[in-house]
Amino acid sequence: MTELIKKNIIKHIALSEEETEAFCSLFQQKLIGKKSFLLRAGEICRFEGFVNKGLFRVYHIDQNGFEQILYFAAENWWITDIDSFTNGMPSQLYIEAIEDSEVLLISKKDKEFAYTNLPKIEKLFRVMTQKTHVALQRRMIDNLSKTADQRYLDFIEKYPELFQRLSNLQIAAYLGISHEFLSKIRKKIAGQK
Amino acid sequence: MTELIKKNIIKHIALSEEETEAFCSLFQQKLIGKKSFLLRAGEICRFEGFVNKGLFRVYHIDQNGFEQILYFAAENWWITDIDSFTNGMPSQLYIEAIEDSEVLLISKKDKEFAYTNLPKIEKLFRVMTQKTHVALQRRMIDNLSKTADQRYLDFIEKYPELFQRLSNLQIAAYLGISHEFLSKIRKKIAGQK
DNA sequence: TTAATTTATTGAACTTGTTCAATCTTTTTG
DNA sequence: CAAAAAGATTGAACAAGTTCAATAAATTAA
Repeated sequence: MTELIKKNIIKHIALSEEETEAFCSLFQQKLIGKKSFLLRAGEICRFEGFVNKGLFRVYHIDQNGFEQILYFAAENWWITDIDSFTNGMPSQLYIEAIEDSEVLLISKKDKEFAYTNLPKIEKLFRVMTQKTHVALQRRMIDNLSKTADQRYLDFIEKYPELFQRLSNLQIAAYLGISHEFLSKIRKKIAGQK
Repeated sequence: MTELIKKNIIKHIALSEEETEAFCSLFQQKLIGKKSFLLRAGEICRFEGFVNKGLFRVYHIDQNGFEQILYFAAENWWITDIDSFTNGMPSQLYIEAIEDSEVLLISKKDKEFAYTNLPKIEKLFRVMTQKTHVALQRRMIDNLSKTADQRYLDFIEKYPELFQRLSNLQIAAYLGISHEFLSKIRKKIAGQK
């Protein structure tokens, strides 16, 4: 059950077998069906999660009822609303399973416990937060500088396996365009080949 | 010289006077004139910096020669290219002083030293990275969901003091629009009052 | 204090992306 | 399997934002 998360951790930092085991024992498994929610806007996010199986989307719904997808999380990715989780504020985000999924969850209390008793865990989350920050920074630059066509092509190239598992509605919400326009982009690209 | 950074640190984590002093002694002051660069694309970012005085812009130049401003950093803000700094890769970013400025710089080696010898510093940077990540996540959502008019108004409301110190060229590059279009937005807004 | 440079404004033509409504295809569910 | 629901495509009219070129205003430098 915890092989994947163990591999994920030791990819980031050096940790002994005992430390890894101690940390992983703090997680609880949760099964979550397609279209079910791990978190809804308005709730306080009380967990940090690791996706063992399945696929999630993390999104926001704006005043006009439009979805913006912040990111997708498939196997081997972490999910949380870091804002709500760390500040104890109501979340602005929805975390929804796109496929039948399995996550490992750690509570805030147990995470604090880990920070105190397994000091290297502090480094683990610093390093992971840095990495996700770098990724978001790159996406921000791309969104500011690239056209929707290019962002779509980049997406396919960067996440080919994700691309297979997602509807165009979801990809459009991630790219920040209407699904009708995505449809037109797809047609244009198909014609070019 | 280090009053501001000390205040900044203790705002994030609890640290004794000695620890604070020990950490701050690792920084070196650097004066940097308006229009000078702290970092250029292609260089490896070997520092993390704290702005004591002045104002910087951190930006990327895309294939078409357009600037995208990732963020501004005035007094009390931290600056680095976290991607280049942590991974030792050539930077894609420019960090340029918009005003005559003063920064406190710490080298990678000294930061590693701090992580090892002052364990709480690990927490400091985890917490700070989390905060900047949350801010970027909010900006990402805003960029995906809001119109340029609204983003401009939000910017003025959120950073009124920064707004005073920046040219419209720079604000446009931050908002991700042409400065001509910003000019038209400004006209429209002025007419509404 | 000019001259030079940078910044800001404006208009016209254009491109990118949206909206809405209709139709078709695919997937899900009873 | 049939019916319903969700997803995908298309076209036409529209809105948002860009580009280019010209001009004006403000800063900077000699």
